[in-house]
Amino acid sequence: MTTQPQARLRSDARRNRDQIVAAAKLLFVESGTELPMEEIARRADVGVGTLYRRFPDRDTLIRAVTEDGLRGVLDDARAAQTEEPTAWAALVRLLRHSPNLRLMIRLTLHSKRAWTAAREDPETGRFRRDILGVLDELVTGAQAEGALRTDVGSGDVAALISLLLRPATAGSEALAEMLHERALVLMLDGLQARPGSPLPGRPITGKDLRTRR
Amino acid sequence: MTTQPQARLRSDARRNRDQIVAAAKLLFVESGTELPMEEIARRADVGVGTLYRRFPDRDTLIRAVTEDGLRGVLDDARAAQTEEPTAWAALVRLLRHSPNLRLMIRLTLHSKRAWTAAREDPETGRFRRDILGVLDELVTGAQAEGALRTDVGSGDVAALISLLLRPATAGSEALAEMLHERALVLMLDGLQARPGSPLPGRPITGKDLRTRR
Amino acid sequence: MTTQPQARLRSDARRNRDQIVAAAKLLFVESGTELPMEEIARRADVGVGTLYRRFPDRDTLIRAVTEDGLRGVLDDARAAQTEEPTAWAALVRLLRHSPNLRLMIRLTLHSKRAWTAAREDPETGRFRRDILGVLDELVTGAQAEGALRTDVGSGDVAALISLLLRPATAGSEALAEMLHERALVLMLDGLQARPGSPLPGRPITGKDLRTRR
Amino acid sequence: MTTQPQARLRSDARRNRDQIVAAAKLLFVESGTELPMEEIARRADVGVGTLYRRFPDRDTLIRAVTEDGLRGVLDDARAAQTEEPTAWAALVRLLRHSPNLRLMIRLTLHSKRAWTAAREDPETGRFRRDILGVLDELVTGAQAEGALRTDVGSGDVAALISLLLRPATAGSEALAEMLHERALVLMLDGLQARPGSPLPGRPITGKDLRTRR
DNA sequence: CATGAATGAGCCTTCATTCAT
DNA sequence: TATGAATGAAGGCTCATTCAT
Repeated sequence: MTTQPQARLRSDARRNRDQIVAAAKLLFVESGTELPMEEIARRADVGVGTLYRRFPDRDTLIRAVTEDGLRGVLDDARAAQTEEPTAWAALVRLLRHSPNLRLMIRLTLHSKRAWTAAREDPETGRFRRDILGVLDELVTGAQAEGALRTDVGSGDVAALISLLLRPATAGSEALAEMLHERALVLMLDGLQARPGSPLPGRPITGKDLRTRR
Repeated sequence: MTTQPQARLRSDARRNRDQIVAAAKLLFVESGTELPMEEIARRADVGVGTLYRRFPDRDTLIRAVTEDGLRGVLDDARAAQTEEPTAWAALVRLLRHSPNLRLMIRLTLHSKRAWTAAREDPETGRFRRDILGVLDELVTGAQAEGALRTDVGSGDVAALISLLLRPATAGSEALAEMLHERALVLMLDGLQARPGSPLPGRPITGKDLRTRR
Repeated sequence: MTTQPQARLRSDARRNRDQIVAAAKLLFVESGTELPMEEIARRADVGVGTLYRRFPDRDTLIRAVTEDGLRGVLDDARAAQTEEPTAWAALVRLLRHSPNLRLMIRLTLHSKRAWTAAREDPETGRFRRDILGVLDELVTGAQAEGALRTDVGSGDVAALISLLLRPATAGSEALAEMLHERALVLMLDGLQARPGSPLPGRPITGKDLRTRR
Repeated sequence: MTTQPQARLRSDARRNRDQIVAAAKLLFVESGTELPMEEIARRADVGVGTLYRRFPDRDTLIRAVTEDGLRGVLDDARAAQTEEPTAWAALVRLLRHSPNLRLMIRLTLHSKRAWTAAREDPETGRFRRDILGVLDELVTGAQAEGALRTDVGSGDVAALISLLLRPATAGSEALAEMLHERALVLMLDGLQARPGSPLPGRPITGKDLRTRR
């Protein structure tokens, strides 16, 4: 499978580490990345000391959470690619039914710090690269299928995803969910291969996004 | 007329107040609403004490900034409505060329606190209501013109706006801007009156969004 | 009469000054001497600026209040001396029925600062001297009348006064008042010329108390 | 048994806690309860953070100090009761030779805040109740011995104690001490069973004082 | 002169991080 | 190794005092 950044931990240490990452992911999405370290430790049911032994500072923890989340996204993307009959269907499934993706969007985009931390971590970079790779294949495939307009690149799609998967803010939970669903469909309609408006600029590729700075 | 919460200030006090709001708006958008009050004061070129005299706590300041921004959005919306030949053109102009709108989206949606503070302020509520009112007219008008698909409501449009006007995060500033422009056009294509996919749920109206809780 | 520390003020300035001293006296007794200057100004219905023009700092104001209060005590003491048939009766009246005296005890003894400020002000010293002078006469007189035990000096009496006139702290206002009354009577019984216990030390005179440090 | 609010602390934590309470008691008596927390921390030789970890706010600290002091008073009272031959002698010893009692009077009565904080703490209430209980026995005992006038209750005595044990303010330390001693004797003379003046009101019992509000 | 705005020092409190147990 | 205590730097807020209007 994937990498084992902290291979060979004693099993209890391993369990602690996992609990911490899980608790942090939850709390980061819930309340942003700036909450007290002690709260994370409490939720993970360990002492702060343990947390710090495993993750020397907040950014390290953020990176670990990000990596963990991206690993999930990559898994989801590959599963969609493998299991769906068409590339377009895989794209739609990814957009509409990957909780990992949605989680990561919310996390990364809700915290300037998460974004920066992720950008500077090579390991995270690898995941992003792999994910964009899959996305590229899906986009190209869907265009070959005649389902997706040909004047967009996987970068465009990635950008749209990152915009549309944020939590809509509305009065009720149900309303927010409905708005979200409708926005996705409207966007997919905009993406479909039909006579549409000319897009400004040029197709943005995954490669464009892979370039730093 | 409208209320003047801070009518009758000595001219220097007035100037300081305005500087503070301007500085805060800038910094809030740049770095979120949680930055040190002292930084805001410094940027506004006043002492912290002055800032606190005028805005007893952070929420009060956030509300003031929000109000100020929303006033600008309302002005932009009305100008578009008045000056553009069609409702659809006014909508497009609003989406693509209202710096006030873009600013407010970024501010409000980047800060849970800003959202909450705004929701609890009646004055802010009035602005939101007025803005949604104008949007309603534009949406209805564009549908009458045959430009906008008829299965969407102004609430859908508002939600899309709030999603799309966030800062796209990309490598370079120029790339981000291009992504943003392209996303807007794609979305407008999705919104146009053409055979499209059936939308889930029902059209979301401005009224839906006006309801609290 | 007494001194006019700030002779010849324009009548409105005079009025302001008096309002300030009155407000400060009230608030000092109510909440101690450390309350915000602005609150005093507000209660006196003037701006802080005016307050500071008249009393350049808090200590100056404290001294002014103290002086004003002591003037009242001296008046009360002289009135008692003049109007009561015996020195003992005058003493008792002073202890039990001089609101000025009670106020001053509460003020001075509730605030280390008031005490220090008073001790360093010559004008205040004059009043203290005068008051102790009257007290001396009352004590000597009461001893001559055979009413007061002869092994106490006016300094002892002054000390007792300063202890007994503080606010008793009890559950209810009424109970506190009753406790206070009873304590005074018990003390007067202790002071009466009757076979009593030998007192340690020597009679403390007013002169003892007049000596600084 | 009694509760141990801070039982089971690591030995170093325990030591720190005790140092803090000791330092605070000292400083509270010396300078009132409003001094900078940092000063207390410095005197206790710990960082402010430590102080706040143990006592989340000033009132909590005040309550801890009060409790600690009252425990001392109770010990003193019981020792006097046990070791003195008569109840009257025990009373006199308590009044004249309990440093704990004197400390507490000075603390509690010098700070409105200490008073309030104490009143709202049930643990403190227990001590007050116990102390008043012992006092009740001493008063009743002394009256049975024919030493104490029978028209006073333990509440009267408590009130007198609280008045008389405050620091007398006089020029020199020695003079203040002498005044204090003399005032106590005068008061004890007033309390002795001899023909005295009729007291206003009715005997105040410990129960009167135990009633809140 | 009176006013109330502006300033900044100072205290309060929280929390990231280190370290003794 | 895990724990939770200690530390101190950093940001929040208040208020005494000064100063422009």
